[in-house]
Amino acid sequence: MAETMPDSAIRPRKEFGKTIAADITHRLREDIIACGLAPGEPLRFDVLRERFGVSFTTLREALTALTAEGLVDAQEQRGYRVAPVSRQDLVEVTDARVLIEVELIRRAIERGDDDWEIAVISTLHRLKRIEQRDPEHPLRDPEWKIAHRQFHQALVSACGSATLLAIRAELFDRAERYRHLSANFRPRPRDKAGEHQAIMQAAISRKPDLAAQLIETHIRSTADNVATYAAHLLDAE
Amino acid sequence: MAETMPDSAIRPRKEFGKTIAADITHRLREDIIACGLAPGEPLRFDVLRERFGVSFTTLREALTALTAEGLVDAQEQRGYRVAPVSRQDLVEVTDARVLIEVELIRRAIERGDDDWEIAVISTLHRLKRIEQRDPEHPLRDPEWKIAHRQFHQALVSACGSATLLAIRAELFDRAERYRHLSANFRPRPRDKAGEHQAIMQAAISRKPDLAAQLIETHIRSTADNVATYAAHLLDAE
DNA sequence: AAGGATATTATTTTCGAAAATATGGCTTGG
DNA sequence: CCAAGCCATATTTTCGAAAATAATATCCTT
Repeated sequence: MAETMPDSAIRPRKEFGKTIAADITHRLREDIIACGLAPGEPLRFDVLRERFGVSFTTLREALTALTAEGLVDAQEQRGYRVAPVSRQDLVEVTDARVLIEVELIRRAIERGDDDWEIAVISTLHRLKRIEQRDPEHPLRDPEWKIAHRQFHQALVSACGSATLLAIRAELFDRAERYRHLSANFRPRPRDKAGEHQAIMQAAISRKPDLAAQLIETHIRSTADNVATYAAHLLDAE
Repeated sequence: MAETMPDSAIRPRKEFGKTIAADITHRLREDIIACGLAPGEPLRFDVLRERFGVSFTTLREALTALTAEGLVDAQEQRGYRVAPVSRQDLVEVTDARVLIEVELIRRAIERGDDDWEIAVISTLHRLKRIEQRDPEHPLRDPEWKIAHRQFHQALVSACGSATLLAIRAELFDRAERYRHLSANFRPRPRDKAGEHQAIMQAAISRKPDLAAQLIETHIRSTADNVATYAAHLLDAE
């Protein structure tokens, strides 16, 4: 059993104007992505009720939402568990991300306006500043995670399709869980800063083919890294 | 024990081994896709409770799941409503479907084995038989709907990615709602039988480019049709 | 009358108890 | 000793009441 208390346990009960269920969904999602709740781990109501201080109903709603996102696995009449990880799933997620993200970066480059350029540049800037501060274990730093997510989000934000952006966001979360999984075993992060910089420049200078190729390499090499350093976890399941 | 019950029969409270919530989710989904619950219509708990004979909790779980599928729109603290329709949304769904389905048919053609070919042929066969029986209003016929869905599902089933198949299925449902929306105003269905036949043959004879092109045309022309004949509904919202 | 605060009603959201279902151990017959 | 059925326990699933919140009506004050 994991005795360590998750980050989410010390937050205020809920954010303003939001339902408790939405808040719990968010906190559970973060815990699963960060592997505070391990892949395959059973999610028992008693335990979660204790941990989050909410009722069955509210938990059930959160678990239902996360099941739809592919982060939780529902076994009818036998409860929920954190979605298991597997080599196959990693391949599928990577594959789907490449398909969609490559298309979206092309569309964003075609349609992006001044605000888009500013968003791309400024989110990258913030990301680099955070990396300078603590270059060793970026995934451990919640701020880095947020900044990293926001940079990639900004890149495709001008694609014009809320539908595809929602799908992309889901796949990004699923991939991020795998990155966390391997983070503890990876000797040193590779040069992501350079890759991000190159992607930004390709995007801003409106080179769709180059940007697409860089994004694909970025996604695939990250996944390869995960597959290498989390191999023991992927084969165990 | 687990006998399969025909839809026409009085439904048991729930299917064997499934939760009531899963059953209600399914029934609500069908109602929304078939526009028995109109786009934008508020989904009040009292009304739904009456209609389905279940409790708040169960309904809430179903609505949460459908929100994630894009068929229901959640307004925090102000309840749920059937997801509105719009020209923009129709374009996005069509667009996303083309992107994904074209890729999946290519993969299926590359990877499909004998069982896949048999599934494609037999599902098309059933579809054609049903069309012969009642060629006028196919969408009105629940059997046609199921057979149509199963044929398109079979076509891509061998793609090898459960992840992308799940996304595809969601988009298919969202598109089907738009087809229903226009069905009442469309003078006569166009020659879908011929299109399906051509797609099947391109797939079975392993012509990925041709199959991809036919699928894209199939999806886009259906959407154009919807946009034309449901124009008044799309602009009203 | 108009504007704004307040009370009333409608509706959603959350809760914990109760029912339903699965799990694991125990017994019994072969 | 093994398998199959049965009981006790653990856990999930469902329910309707109660709390929280939004929407609407009412009543002051100017």
